[in-house]
This record gives sequence, C-alpha cells and structure tokens, in this order.
Amino acid sequence: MNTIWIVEDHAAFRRTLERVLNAETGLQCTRDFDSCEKLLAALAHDDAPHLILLDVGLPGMSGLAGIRFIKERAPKTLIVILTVFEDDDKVFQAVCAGASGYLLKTSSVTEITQAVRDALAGGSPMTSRIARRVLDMFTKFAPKHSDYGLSEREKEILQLMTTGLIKKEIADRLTLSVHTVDTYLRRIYEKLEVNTRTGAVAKALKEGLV
Amino acid sequence: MNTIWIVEDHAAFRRTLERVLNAETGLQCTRDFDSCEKLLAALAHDDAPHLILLDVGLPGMSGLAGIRFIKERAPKTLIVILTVFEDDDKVFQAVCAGASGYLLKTSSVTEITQAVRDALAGGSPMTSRIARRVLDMFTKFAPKHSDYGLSEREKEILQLMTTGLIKKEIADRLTLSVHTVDTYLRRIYEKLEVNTRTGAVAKALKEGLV
DNA sequence: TGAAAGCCCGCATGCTCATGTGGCTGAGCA
DNA sequence: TGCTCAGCCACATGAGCATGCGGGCTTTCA
Repeated sequence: MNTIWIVEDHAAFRRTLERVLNAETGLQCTRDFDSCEKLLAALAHDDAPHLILLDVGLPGMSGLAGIRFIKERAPKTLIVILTVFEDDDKVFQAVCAGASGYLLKTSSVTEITQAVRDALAGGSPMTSRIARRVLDMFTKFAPKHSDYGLSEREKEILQLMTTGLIKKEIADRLTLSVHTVDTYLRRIYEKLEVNTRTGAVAKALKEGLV
Repeated sequence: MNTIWIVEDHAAFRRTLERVLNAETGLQCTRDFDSCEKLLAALAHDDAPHLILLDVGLPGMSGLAGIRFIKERAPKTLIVILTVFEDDDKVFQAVCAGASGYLLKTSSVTEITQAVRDALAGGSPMTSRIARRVLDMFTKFAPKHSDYGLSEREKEILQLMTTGLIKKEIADRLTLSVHTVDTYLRRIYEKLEVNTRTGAVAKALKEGLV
C-alpha cells in the first residue's frame, strides 16, 4: 500500500483529491495539510509517506522552498507538484529541488490519479508543455562543447589548472619540467585566445572543454 | 498544414506511420527516408519540414549525431525521437542536441500521432519514465549553489575574475584601488578555502557561485 | 553603546606568471 | 625528402600575484 500526503490550501479540492485517491486500490491518503509549515512539522516526528502531492503557491512558506526541506528530511519521498503556474522560473526551481512530477491544477482527478501511479512506478508525469520547458532549460544549461583544437596533453594540463594547481605542481604531477608546462600554457592561451590562466580556466569550465 | 518527414529504416513501420499521419487532418507526411544520410542530403536543397520523426539506432550515421546536423541546418524544425532505447546516455545526448520529444517504439500509432500534435503545439511529448530520466539528469547537472557566505561585493569581484580580468582591471571597473581589490581577494580566498585566483574561479564556476 | 561585519585604502616582500628567445625528438604527411 | 606539429626542455625578464602588516568609515543588531 502506497501512502500519500496532500498539501493544498483549498479545502474542497483537497478533500476531493483525498476521496478519489482513497477510492483507488493500492493508494492511501493518510494525511493532509493546508500549509507547508504543518507538513514539515509532521515530517519531523512521523514516518514520511511514499509520495507528497504539493501545491506550490501556498500562503506562507512557498511550496518551492518546501521541496528542499522535504528532500532533506525524506529524500526517498516522491514529490509531485500541483500548480496553476507554468512559468520557467517555477518549473526550473521545482526541478532543481528534486520534484518528480509537475501537474497543472487544470488536470482532471483521473489524470492526477494516473500521475500518482506513474510517479510511484518510477516515472515523472508532466504535461508535454512543461516537458518542453524542461528540455529547453536543459539545452540552455548543457555545456557547449566548443572545440578549439586542443591536443589531449593540452586538455590534461588545462584540466589540472581548473583544480587550482600552480605550474610547479602541474609539472610535478605529470613529471615534467616547469618549462614544458610553460610551453603548453602558451599554446593553450593561444588556442583559447586568452592571456591569463584565469581566463583559460574560466573558458574551459564555461564551455565544457574539460 | 504541417509537414512531416520520417526517418526510419524499417520499411513496413515507416509506411504505416506515413499512412496514419496522412489520414490526419492538418498533418502531411511529405518525405520519408531509410537513413539519416539521405535525410541530410534532402535537407541540403529542399525546404525543411515542420517536424521530423527520427529513429535513433539506424544503420550508418547514428540518429543522435543526425540531430545536431538537423538543428544546424534547420533550427526551427522540431525533432521527435522514436526509439527502442531508454538508457540515460541516449536520452541525454538527444536532449542536449535539441530533440523536442522522445517516444518509445512500443507506442501505438495513436500515441505517436498525438505526440506529433503535441510537439507541433509547443509541447515535448515523452513517456513519464523518460521524463524521470531527464529530471534526474537535471538535478545532477544543476549548479550546486553552495553558500560560502560571500558578501555581494565579494561576489561581484569574483564574477569579474571569472571573466579573466586582472586586479588592476577589476579595480578600474569598480573604481576602486587595487589595494581594496587585494583585500577582497584575501577574504574570498579565505571563504572559499583556496589560495590562488585560479582555484577561486574554478570553485565559483563549478559550484555556481556567480 | 559597543562589538561585529561590510566596505574601503595603503605599503612591502618574495613568489609566480606570461612571454620573449632558443633548442631537440619522433610521428605523420606530402 | 623536407615539412609541420605535438611533445619536451631551457633561461631571462618585467609584470602580476599572495600575503604580511597597518589604518579608517559606516551600518546593524544585541
């Protein structure tokens, strides 16, 4: 039996959800809250449920902030967001904080029930519009993987630079002379079109060269 | 009328898809290919379609590699992946390359048709299992946002460091004395537990401090 | 009302860096 | 055969760096 908690300030909607979920075999809604604070209080001394249906856009503590707390105290508990918002920032924050599903409140109770089952079965239910948002953010944040024609050895040295080592340390690490490291740095600077190690490291990390 | 191209090496499946999509109002499957190479050749001289249904796991050029080419030549064309694979690496690469949907071949033709409509309407259809994969990757790659208690001014200077500026330039940029910048750098080094600008920049970029 | 913390400035010292110049080897290509 | 290019080494010099010390002024909060 999978236990579910609901956090939702709209009393009528909350009760409807509860009733519908309890009518399902294998699902049991054991607790419900009208604020995130109360949920956190309950988490402090009771066992966490398998899944939490969480309204973001609650009065008081933002549901978004709540996700982090939940994930800290009960990392295994699945969190399915229930919201009227569909904007990038909200979605982004929820996803980063570790939500496992993202539903719109306009969804039917059938859809919500199905989503709960999906999430429990290892899926991440979300509308395709929200999925698009997530994918867009992904491509935006993914490293660019530019190519400056660095050789393997050059990349190796660049990588060591990004760990904060100084020339001498790099030389020792690779059993080379500092002069040799010097030579590589020049070439790296030339290829990356920078003239300081800081610039090189910044470029390497920003563009995923290492 | 939305135009669709299909890239799929299994001839029978390709024809079925084509027939089903053409039976839909508003959709028209104008071309079909049994390899990625042929698709790219067609893209070179013909107008790109609105959407491409792409099989990854084709003989010859990988469909995955094909995505990048398609996105280069026709950035606006939506790409919906059709695959038997569900492993992290494939999904990750497809998502990074800019796919707008990710379907399993076990989907019914009705589901595929619906997915095509979803994608054209601005969504990113995918199964909830795949969505979970994407979300997991997202949390894995998202900046950690560690907090070292840096002040605003310190962050500002750290940020300027990540652009490759030297002390003097930072001082000029903020109309400060180099000595003041020195003082900040000390504090930043102390807080980040590093002792070179390279280390500071690396830590800042790796942990999303800026 | 006094301590703490953020912001700002100064100087000196020794270390590290960037960059100029030069050289040697071996692999691969034309 | 001669060329380029990656990899390695060397030395010198001026600029830039980290870090030691010192000071001041304001805001915040207990």
